[in-house]
Amino acid sequence: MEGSGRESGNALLFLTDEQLRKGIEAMFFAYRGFTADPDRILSDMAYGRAHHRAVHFIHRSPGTTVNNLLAILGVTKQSLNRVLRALVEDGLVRNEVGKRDKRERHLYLTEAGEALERQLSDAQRDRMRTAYRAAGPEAVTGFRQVLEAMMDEEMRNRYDALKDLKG
Amino acid sequence: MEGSGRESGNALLFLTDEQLRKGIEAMFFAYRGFTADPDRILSDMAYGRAHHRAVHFIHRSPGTTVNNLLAILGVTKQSLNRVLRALVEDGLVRNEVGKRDKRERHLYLTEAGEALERQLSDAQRDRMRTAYRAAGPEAVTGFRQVLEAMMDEEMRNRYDALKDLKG
DNA sequence: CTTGGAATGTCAACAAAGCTGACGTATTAT
DNA sequence: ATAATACGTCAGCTTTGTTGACATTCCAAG
Repeated sequence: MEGSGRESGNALLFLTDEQLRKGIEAMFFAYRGFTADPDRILSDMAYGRAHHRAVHFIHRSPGTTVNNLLAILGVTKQSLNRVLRALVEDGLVRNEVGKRDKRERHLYLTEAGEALERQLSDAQRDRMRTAYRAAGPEAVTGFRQVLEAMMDEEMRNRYDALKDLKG
Repeated sequence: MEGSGRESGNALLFLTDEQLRKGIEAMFFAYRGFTADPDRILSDMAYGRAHHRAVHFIHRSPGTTVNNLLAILGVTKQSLNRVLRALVEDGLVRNEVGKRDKRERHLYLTEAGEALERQLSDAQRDRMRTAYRAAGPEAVTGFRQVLEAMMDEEMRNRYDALKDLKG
Protein backbone atom coordinates (compact mmCIF):
# COMPACT_ATOMS: atom_id res chain seq x y z
CA MET A 1 0.00 0.00 0.00
CA GLU A 2 3.00 2.27 -0.15
CA GLY A 3 2.16 2.87 -3.77
CA SER A 4 -0.68 5.17 -2.79
CA GLY A 5 1.61 7.22 -0.61
CA ARG A 6 1.17 10.09 -2.98
CA GLU A 7 -2.31 10.56 -1.56
CA SER A 8 -1.49 9.96 2.07
CA GLY A 9 -0.04 12.41 4.57
CA ASN A 10 -1.85 15.73 4.41
CA ALA A 11 -2.54 15.66 0.71
CA LEU A 12 -6.20 15.04 1.46
CA LEU A 13 -6.50 17.56 4.26
CA PHE A 14 -9.30 19.25 2.34
CA LEU A 15 -11.42 16.16 2.96
CA THR A 16 -11.34 16.23 6.75
CA ASP A 17 -14.62 16.44 8.60
CA GLU A 18 -13.65 19.92 9.72
CA GLN A 19 -13.18 21.08 6.16
CA LEU A 20 -16.45 19.49 5.11
CA ARG A 21 -18.31 21.10 7.97
CA LYS A 22 -16.96 24.48 7.00
CA GLY A 23 -18.14 23.90 3.48
CA ILE A 24 -21.59 22.94 4.71
CA GLU A 25 -21.87 26.04 6.85
CA ALA A 26 -20.50 28.26 4.11
CA MET A 27 -23.15 26.87 1.79
CA PHE A 28 -25.87 27.59 4.32
CA PHE A 29 -24.88 31.18 5.03
CA ALA A 30 -24.03 31.97 1.43
CA TYR A 31 -27.39 30.79 0.17
CA ARG A 32 -29.04 33.28 2.46
CA GLY A 33 -27.04 36.04 0.86
CA PHE A 34 -27.75 34.62 -2.55
CA THR A 35 -31.51 34.96 -2.09
CA ALA A 36 -31.53 38.05 0.12
CA ASP A 37 -31.74 40.73 -2.57
CA PRO A 38 -34.52 39.19 -4.68
CA ASP A 39 -36.41 38.35 -1.50
CA ARG A 40 -36.31 41.98 -0.47
CA ILE A 41 -37.56 43.16 -3.84
CA LEU A 42 -40.31 40.56 -4.01
CA SER A 43 -41.60 41.09 -0.50
CA ASP A 44 -42.70 44.57 -1.52
CA MET A 45 -44.97 43.03 -4.13
CA ALA A 46 -47.22 40.07 -3.34
CA TYR A 47 -44.59 37.65 -4.61
CA GLY A 48 -42.12 35.22 -3.17
CA ARG A 49 -39.20 33.05 -4.11
CA ALA A 50 -41.39 30.68 -6.08
CA HIS A 51 -42.44 33.48 -8.42
CA HIS A 52 -38.83 34.46 -8.87
CA ARG A 53 -37.86 30.97 -9.96
CA ALA A 54 -40.74 30.74 -12.42
CA VAL A 55 -39.92 34.11 -13.92
CA HIS A 56 -36.24 33.25 -14.13
CA PHE A 57 -36.70 30.01 -16.01
CA ILE A 58 -39.39 31.34 -18.33
CA HIS A 59 -37.00 34.12 -19.20
CA ARG A 60 -34.26 31.59 -19.79
CA SER A 61 -36.37 29.35 -22.01
CA PRO A 62 -39.12 31.43 -23.60
CA GLY A 63 -41.93 29.23 -24.88
CA THR A 64 -41.17 26.46 -22.42
CA THR A 65 -44.12 24.29 -21.47
CA VAL A 66 -45.65 23.82 -18.06
CA ASN A 67 -44.38 20.25 -17.85
CA ASN A 68 -40.91 21.43 -18.70
CA LEU A 69 -40.93 24.04 -15.99
CA LEU A 70 -42.32 21.48 -13.59
CA ALA A 71 -39.34 19.22 -14.22
CA ILE A 72 -36.81 22.01 -13.77
CA LEU A 73 -38.33 23.38 -10.59
CA GLY A 74 -39.09 19.99 -9.11
CA VAL A 75 -42.44 20.94 -7.61
CA THR A 76 -45.97 19.67 -8.15
CA LYS A 77 -48.16 21.12 -10.84
CA GLN A 78 -50.59 22.33 -8.19
CA SER A 79 -47.85 24.32 -6.54
CA LEU A 80 -46.57 25.76 -9.79
CA ASN A 81 -50.07 26.44 -11.03
CA ARG A 82 -50.80 28.67 -8.09
CA VAL A 83 -47.74 30.73 -8.92
CA LEU A 84 -48.35 30.84 -12.67
CA ARG A 85 -51.96 31.82 -12.24
CA ALA A 86 -50.94 34.86 -10.22
CA LEU A 87 -48.28 35.83 -12.74
CA VAL A 88 -50.70 35.49 -15.67
CA GLU A 89 -53.43 37.42 -13.88
CA ASP A 90 -50.98 40.20 -13.11
CA GLY A 91 -49.90 40.35 -16.73
CA LEU A 92 -46.31 39.22 -16.22
CA VAL A 93 -46.60 35.89 -17.99
CA ARG A 94 -48.35 35.00 -21.24
CA ASN A 95 -49.87 31.61 -21.97
CA GLU A 96 -49.94 30.32 -25.54
CA VAL A 97 -51.60 27.14 -26.78
CA GLY A 98 -49.18 24.90 -28.64
CA LYS A 99 -49.39 24.76 -32.42
CA ARG A 100 -48.16 21.23 -32.92
CA ASP A 101 -49.56 19.87 -29.70
CA LYS A 102 -52.57 21.87 -28.55
CA ARG A 103 -52.47 20.30 -25.12
CA GLU A 104 -49.32 22.17 -24.31
CA ARG A 105 -49.18 25.72 -22.99
CA HIS A 106 -46.11 27.67 -23.94
CA LEU A 107 -45.00 30.28 -21.46
CA TYR A 108 -43.56 33.70 -22.21
CA LEU A 109 -42.79 36.77 -20.16
CA THR A 110 -44.65 39.94 -21.10
CA GLU A 111 -42.83 43.25 -21.15
CA ALA A 112 -43.77 43.76 -17.53
CA GLY A 113 -42.52 40.27 -16.77
CA GLU A 114 -39.22 40.95 -18.46
CA ALA A 115 -38.93 44.16 -16.47
CA LEU A 116 -39.36 42.31 -13.21
CA GLU A 117 -36.93 39.64 -14.30
CA ARG A 118 -34.36 42.29 -15.09
CA GLN A 119 -34.83 43.92 -11.73
CA LEU A 120 -34.40 40.64 -9.89
CA SER A 121 -31.50 39.28 -11.89
CA ASP A 122 -29.71 42.63 -11.81
CA ALA A 123 -29.74 42.50 -8.03
CA GLN A 124 -28.64 38.89 -7.94
CA ARG A 125 -25.96 39.39 -10.56
CA ASP A 126 -24.61 42.40 -8.70
CA ARG A 127 -23.99 40.30 -5.64
CA MET A 128 -22.56 37.46 -7.68
CA ARG A 129 -20.29 39.86 -9.55
CA THR A 130 -19.00 41.38 -6.34
CA ALA A 131 -18.29 37.94 -4.95
CA TYR A 132 -16.62 36.78 -8.16
CA ARG A 133 -14.49 39.89 -8.37
CA ALA A 134 -13.41 39.54 -4.75
CA ALA A 135 -12.50 35.89 -5.18
CA GLY A 136 -10.88 36.02 -8.61
CA PRO A 137 -11.20 33.91 -11.77
CA GLU A 138 -9.53 30.76 -10.46
CA ALA A 139 -11.76 30.72 -7.41
CA VAL A 140 -14.77 31.06 -9.69
CA THR A 141 -13.73 28.00 -11.66
CA GLY A 142 -13.40 26.01 -8.46
CA PHE A 143 -16.68 27.34 -7.16
CA ARG A 144 -18.50 26.09 -10.23
CA GLN A 145 -16.73 22.75 -10.19
CA VAL A 146 -17.72 21.99 -6.63
CA LEU A 147 -21.30 23.14 -7.13
CA GLU A 148 -21.71 21.00 -10.22
CA ALA A 149 -20.33 17.99 -8.39
CA MET A 150 -22.81 18.60 -5.60
CA MET A 151 -25.91 18.35 -7.78
CA ASP A 152 -28.05 15.26 -8.10
CA GLU A 153 -27.75 13.52 -11.43
CA GLU A 154 -31.20 14.77 -12.35
CA MET A 155 -30.47 18.38 -11.43
CA ARG A 156 -27.16 18.15 -13.18
CA ASN A 157 -28.96 17.22 -16.40
CA ARG A 158 -31.37 20.12 -16.08
CA TYR A 159 -28.52 22.47 -15.37
CA ASP A 160 -26.58 21.22 -18.39
CA ALA A 161 -29.66 21.48 -20.60
CA LEU A 162 -30.03 25.12 -19.66
CA LYS A 163 -26.37 25.75 -20.20
CA ASP A 164 -26.69 24.63 -23.81
CA LEU A 165 -29.41 27.14 -24.60
CA LYS A 166 -27.17 30.16 -24.89
CA GLY A 167 -23.89 29.38 -23.18
CA MET B 1 -8.28 55.02 -21.36
CA GLU B 2 -5.59 52.91 -22.93
CA GLY B 3 -3.97 52.72 -19.53
CA SER B 4 -6.57 50.25 -18.28
CA GLY B 5 -5.88 47.92 -21.17
CA ARG B 6 -4.57 45.37 -18.74
CA GLU B 7 -8.13 44.73 -17.62
CA SER B 8 -9.76 44.91 -21.01
CA GLY B 9 -9.93 42.17 -23.61
CA ASN B 10 -11.04 38.88 -22.10
CA ALA B 11 -9.23 39.25 -18.79
CA LEU B 12 -12.56 39.68 -17.01
CA LEU B 13 -14.49 37.12 -18.99
CA PHE B 14 -15.50 35.45 -15.74
CA LEU B 15 -17.56 38.55 -14.94
CA THR B 16 -19.79 38.50 -18.00
CA ASP B 17 -23.53 38.25 -17.49
CA GLU B 18 -23.43 34.76 -18.99
CA GLN B 19 -20.86 33.63 -16.45
CA LEU B 20 -22.82 35.21 -13.63
CA ARG B 21 -26.03 33.56 -14.78
CA LYS B 22 -24.35 30.19 -14.83
CA GLY B 23 -23.13 30.79 -11.31
CA ILE B 24 -26.63 31.70 -10.19
CA GLU B 25 -28.13 28.59 -11.72
CA ALA B 26 -25.36 26.39 -10.38
CA MET B 27 -26.08 27.77 -6.93
CA PHE B 28 -29.78 27.01 -7.32
CA PHE B 29 -29.39 23.43 -8.47
CA ALA B 30 -26.53 22.65 -6.13
CA TYR B 31 -28.45 23.82 -3.09
CA ARG B 32 -31.14 21.30 -3.93
CA GLY B 33 -28.55 18.56 -3.86
CA PHE B 34 -27.07 20.00 -0.71
CA THR B 35 -30.34 19.62 1.20
CA ALA B 36 -31.68 16.52 -0.55
CA ASP B 37 -30.18 13.85 1.72
CA PRO B 38 -31.13 15.37 5.08
CA ASP B 39 -34.57 16.18 3.69
CA ARG B 40 -35.07 12.54 2.81
CA ILE B 41 -34.02 11.37 6.25
CA LEU B 42 -36.15 13.94 8.03
CA SER B 43 -39.28 13.35 6.02
CA ASP B 44 -39.49 9.88 7.53
CA MET B 45 -39.75 11.44 10.96
CA ALA B 46 -42.06 14.34 11.69
CA TYR B 47 -39.23 16.81 11.14
CA GLY B 48 -38.14 19.25 8.48
CA ARG B 49 -35.26 21.45 7.47
CA ALA B 50 -35.84 23.82 10.37
CA HIS B 51 -35.24 21.01 12.85
CA HIS B 52 -32.07 20.05 11.04
CA ARG B 53 -30.70 23.57 11.30
CA ALA B 54 -31.49 23.81 15.00
CA VAL B 55 -29.90 20.43 15.70
CA HIS B 56 -26.85 21.32 13.65
CA PHE B 57 -26.10 24.58 15.41
CA ILE B 58 -26.83 23.26 18.88
CA HIS B 59 -24.38 20.48 18.15
CA ARG B 60 -21.84 23.03 16.96
CA SER B 61 -22.22 25.29 20.01
CA PRO B 62 -23.45 23.21 22.93
CA GLY B 63 -24.94 25.40 25.62
CA THR B 64 -25.83 28.18 23.22
CA THR B 65 -28.78 30.33 24.22
CA VAL B 66 -32.06 30.72 22.39
CA ASN B 67 -31.20 34.29 21.44
CA ASN B 68 -27.90 33.16 20.06
CA LEU B 69 -29.54 30.54 17.93
CA LEU B 70 -32.13 33.07 16.82
CA ALA B 71 -29.41 35.34 15.52
CA ILE B 72 -27.66 32.55 13.66
CA LEU B 73 -30.78 31.15 12.05
CA GLY B 74 -32.33 34.51 11.32
CA VAL B 75 -35.90 33.55 12.16
CA THR B 76 -38.37 34.80 14.73
CA LYS B 77 -38.42 33.38 18.21
CA GLN B 78 -41.94 32.09 17.63
CA SER B 79 -40.81 30.09 14.67
CA LEU B 80 -37.77 28.71 16.44
CA ASN B 81 -39.75 28.04 19.58
CA ARG B 82 -42.13 25.76 17.73
CA VAL B 83 -39.19 23.73 16.48
CA LEU B 84 -37.38 23.64 19.81
CA ARG B 85 -40.52 22.63 21.67
CA ALA B 86 -40.91 19.59 19.43
CA LEU B 87 -37.26 18.65 19.82
CA VAL B 88 -37.43 18.99 23.61
CA GLU B 89 -40.68 17.04 23.84
CA ASP B 90 -39.16 14.27 21.76
CA GLY B 91 -36.11 14.17 23.97
CA LEU B 92 -33.57 15.31 21.41
CA VAL B 93 -32.75 18.65 22.99
CA ARG B 94 -32.21 19.54 26.60
CA ASN B 95 -33.04 22.92 28.07
CA GLU B 96 -30.98 24.30 30.92
CA VAL B 97 -31.65 27.48 32.86
CA GLY B 98 -28.61 29.73 32.91
CA LYS B 99 -26.61 29.92 36.13
CA ARG B 100 -25.34 33.45 35.80
CA ASP B 101 -28.40 34.76 33.97
CA LYS B 102 -31.40 32.67 34.82
CA ARG B 103 -33.44 34.16 31.99
CA GLU B 104 -31.31 32.41 29.47
CA ARG B 105 -31.94 28.86 28.38
CA HIS B 106 -28.87 26.92 27.39
CA LEU B 107 -29.45 24.30 24.75
CA TYR B 108 -27.81 20.88 24.53
CA LEU B 109 -28.40 17.80 22.44
CA THR B 110 -29.30 14.64 24.30
CA GLU B 111 -27.78 11.33 23.24
CA ALA B 112 -30.72 10.80 20.91
CA GLY B 113 -30.21 14.30 19.54
CA GLU B 114 -26.55 13.64 18.92
CA ALA B 115 -27.48 10.42 17.15
CA LEU B 116 -29.82 12.26 14.80
CA GLU B 117 -27.24 14.96 14.21
CA ARG B 118 -24.70 12.33 13.28
CA GLN B 119 -27.08 10.67 10.90
CA LEU B 120 -27.88 13.95 9.17
CA SER B 121 -24.39 15.34 9.00
CA ASP B 122 -22.97 12.01 7.86
CA ALA B 123 -25.27 12.12 4.87
CA GLN B 124 -24.48 15.73 4.13
CA ARG B 125 -20.76 15.26 4.59
CA ASP B 126 -20.78 12.25 2.29
CA ARG B 127 -22.16 14.34 -0.51
CA MET B 128 -19.81 17.21 0.25
CA ARG B 129 -16.85 14.84 0.36
CA THR B 130 -17.76 13.31 -2.98
CA ALA B 131 -18.07 16.76 -4.52
CA TYR B 132 -14.80 17.92 -2.96
CA ARG B 133 -12.96 14.84 -4.10
CA ALA B 134 -14.29 15.19 -7.63
CA ALA B 135 -13.34 18.86 -7.83
CA GLY B 136 -9.98 18.76 -6.07
CA PRO B 137 -8.33 20.88 -3.37
CA GLU B 138 -7.81 24.01 -5.43
CA ALA B 139 -11.43 24.03 -6.51
CA VAL B 140 -12.45 23.69 -2.88
CA THR B 141 -10.45 26.75 -1.94
CA GLY B 142 -12.14 28.72 -4.69
CA PHE B 143 -15.53 27.38 -3.71
CA ARG B 144 -15.13 28.60 -0.17
CA GLN B 145 -13.75 31.96 -1.26
CA VAL B 146 -16.71 32.71 -3.49
CA LEU B 147 -19.24 31.53 -0.92
CA GLU B 148 -17.70 33.66 1.78
CA ALA B 149 -17.73 36.69 -0.50
CA MET B 150 -21.41 36.06 -1.23
CA MET B 151 -22.54 36.31 2.39
CA ASP B 152 -24.08 39.38 3.93
CA GLU B 153 -21.86 41.13 6.42
CA GLU B 154 -24.04 39.84 9.23
CA MET B 155 -23.98 36.24 8.03
CA ARG B 156 -20.28 36.49 7.45
CA ASN B 157 -19.77 37.40 11.08
CA ARG B 158 -21.88 34.50 12.27
CA TYR B 159 -19.99 32.16 9.99
CA ASP B 160 -16.65 33.44 11.24
CA ALA B 161 -17.76 33.17 14.85
CA LEU B 162 -18.60 29.51 14.31
CA LYS B 163 -15.33 28.93 12.57
CA ASP B 164 -13.43 30.09 15.63
CA LEU B 165 -15.10 27.54 17.89
CA LYS B 166 -13.10 24.58 16.76
CA GLY B 167 -11.55 25.37 13.41
C1' DC C 1 -36.05 49.07 46.43
C1' DT C 2 -38.33 50.22 42.57
C1' DT C 3 -38.44 50.35 37.89
C1' DG C 4 -37.04 49.85 33.10
C1' DG C 5 -35.57 46.88 29.85
C1' DA C 6 -33.84 42.42 28.25
C1' DA C 7 -34.58 37.43 27.55
C1' DT C 8 -37.79 34.07 27.18
C1' DG C 9 -42.16 31.70 26.44
C1' DT C 10 -46.78 31.42 24.64
C1' DC C 11 -51.28 32.41 22.38
C1' DA C 12 -53.66 33.59 18.17
C1' DA C 13 -53.98 34.51 13.48
C1' DC C 14 -52.14 34.45 9.17
C1' DA C 15 -49.28 33.71 4.66
C1' DA C 16 -46.16 31.39 1.37
C1' DA C 17 -45.20 27.39 -0.69
C1' DG C 18 -44.84 22.91 -0.70
C1' DC C 19 -47.65 18.23 -0.64
C1' DT C 20 -51.54 14.36 -1.86
C1' DG C 21 -55.65 12.88 -3.94
C1' DA C 22 -59.38 13.32 -6.98
C1' DC C 23 -61.59 14.86 -10.98
C1' DG C 24 -62.46 17.16 -15.58
C1' DT C 25 -61.25 18.38 -20.29
C1' DA C 26 -58.77 18.67 -24.38
C1' DT C 27 -55.84 16.46 -27.35
C1' DT C 28 -52.85 13.05 -29.11
C1' DA C 29 -51.23 8.32 -29.70
C1' DT C 30 -52.07 3.48 -30.12
C1' DA D 1 -62.46 3.25 -29.73
C1' DT D 2 -59.48 3.44 -26.05
C1' DA D 3 -55.53 4.77 -23.53
C1' DA D 4 -52.25 8.09 -22.34
C1' DT D 5 -50.66 12.87 -21.96
C1' DA D 6 -50.87 17.81 -20.71
C1' DC D 7 -53.03 20.90 -18.21
C1' DG D 8 -56.16 23.01 -14.84
C1' DT D 9 -58.63 23.02 -10.55
C1' DC D 10 -60.85 21.89 -6.04
C1' DA D 11 -60.15 20.55 -1.36
C1' DG D 12 -57.41 19.70 2.43
C1' DC D 13 -53.09 19.25 4.84
C1' DT D 14 -48.05 20.36 6.43
C1' DT D 15 -43.97 23.03 7.32
C1' DT D 16 -42.03 27.10 8.22
C1' DG D 17 -42.05 31.51 8.21
C1' DT D 18 -44.48 36.11 9.74
C1' DT D 19 -47.05 39.98 13.34
C1' DG D 20 -49.00 41.34 17.36
C1' DA D 21 -50.09 40.93 22.08
C1' DC D 22 -49.09 39.64 26.60
C1' DA D 23 -46.90 37.33 30.88
C1' DT D 24 -42.88 36.01 33.42
C1' DT D 25 -38.47 36.27 35.10
C1' DC D 26 -34.55 38.59 36.09
C1' DC D 27 -30.55 41.95 35.74
C1' DA D 28 -29.07 46.43 36.37
C1' DA D 29 -29.42 51.37 37.06
C1' DG D 30 -31.24 54.97 39.45
